[in-house]
Amino acid sequence: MTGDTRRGYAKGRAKRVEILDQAMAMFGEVGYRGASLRVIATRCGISHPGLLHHFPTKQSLLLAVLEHRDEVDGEWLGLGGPRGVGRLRRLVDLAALNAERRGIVELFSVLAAEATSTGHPAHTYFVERYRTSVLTTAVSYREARDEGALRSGIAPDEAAQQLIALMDGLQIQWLLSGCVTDMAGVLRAHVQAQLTVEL
Amino acid sequence: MTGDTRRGYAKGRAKRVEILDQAMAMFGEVGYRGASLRVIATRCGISHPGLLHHFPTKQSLLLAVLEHRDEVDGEWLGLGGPRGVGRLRRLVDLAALNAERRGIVELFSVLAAEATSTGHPAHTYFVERYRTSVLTTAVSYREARDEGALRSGIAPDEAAQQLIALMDGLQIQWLLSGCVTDMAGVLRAHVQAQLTVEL
DNA sequence: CCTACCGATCGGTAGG
DNA sequence: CCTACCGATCGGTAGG
Repeated sequence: MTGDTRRGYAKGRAKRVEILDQAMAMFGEVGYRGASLRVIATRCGISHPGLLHHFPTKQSLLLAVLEHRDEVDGEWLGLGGPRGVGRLRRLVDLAALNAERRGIVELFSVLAAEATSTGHPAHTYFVERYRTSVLTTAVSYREARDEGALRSGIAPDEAAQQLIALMDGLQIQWLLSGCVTDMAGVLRAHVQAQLTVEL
Repeated sequence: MTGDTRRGYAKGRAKRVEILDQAMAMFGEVGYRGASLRVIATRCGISHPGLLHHFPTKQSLLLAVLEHRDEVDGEWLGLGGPRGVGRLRRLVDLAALNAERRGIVELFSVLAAEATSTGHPAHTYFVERYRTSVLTTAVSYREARDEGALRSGIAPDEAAQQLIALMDGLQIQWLLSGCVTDMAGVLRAHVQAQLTVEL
């Protein structure tokens, strides 16, 4: 069997990813505080000290989950490096994509609220995340204005803050509605009303 | 001492309110799951079985806190029974008022996210809360349209959903920003842009 | 309202 | 990766 030589490492990497997936689901379902290492481990078919072999503390597991999501989604969001109106469209597309991924929406909605508490292990992460989200979105609005695509009277900084807030609020409503709300539709209508061109 | 005859009952009622206040603060800081009856009780100067004398289960305490908030704020929101544009203005005023009450903002932001989980004791409460919030706000937008105060092209139902989502999203950003974000200002600008009259 | 206790569960460690 | 264990803490109850 040729696979045997690298089997140990491959298995370890695969188990690591499996843990990250199950941890993401649990953190999304019951938050960081509500999640149990034993339950996550059982879902991966190992004991909880087995899990702690891959991630030495619960906090390190949480941060690894968030990093893992940023790698995957950050790459998708920046693909092709769209700017201005193109990037605003990409944000709407992300909302449409997320409507197929309840677990990810849960993860960020629940953890963002939980992490407003100063002592929360992901507090700094979310403070920084929102700061950069609003800032880069403001840049996109300014680029849209320079393209002549932004309706007059729309302030880029305020519009950026509104758009990010709208995305978050819609996710809560979407989760509470049993995934019925049309997140991307409402978002697209909002952005479209700010533009002079077709989104 | 004339007060002595009703002292026992008055003391009981006062302690009940004290528990509700401390519980609200704790649920807001660390969520329902993260809150501990022992800590809440200690902050009220009693033991945790003493707390359970007033509220027989943790769940009943949570629901009592939410009911207590609805009584107070629902009364304020409906004061004078404003309709149409007047009620939209009242919603903006509520956001301005909440900017002085971090505990209340925390409570609803954290619990709404936590309660997206189906099994959460406040799940039904929040599902219903959002449904009625969006519906009554849609009524206000329709009334504004009938007053001739709504800009053409604004759909009442969609606008209602957007406004509620915006309020929630702004609260998260406000909490994460250390209460620096101008919630009411952004909200007022959003609504103003939808109207043909001064808000 | 109290003390004292119940069984369950938590994150993490020891030792292999 | 495992079993076995640590001290701490949980919601709730017994009995007064």
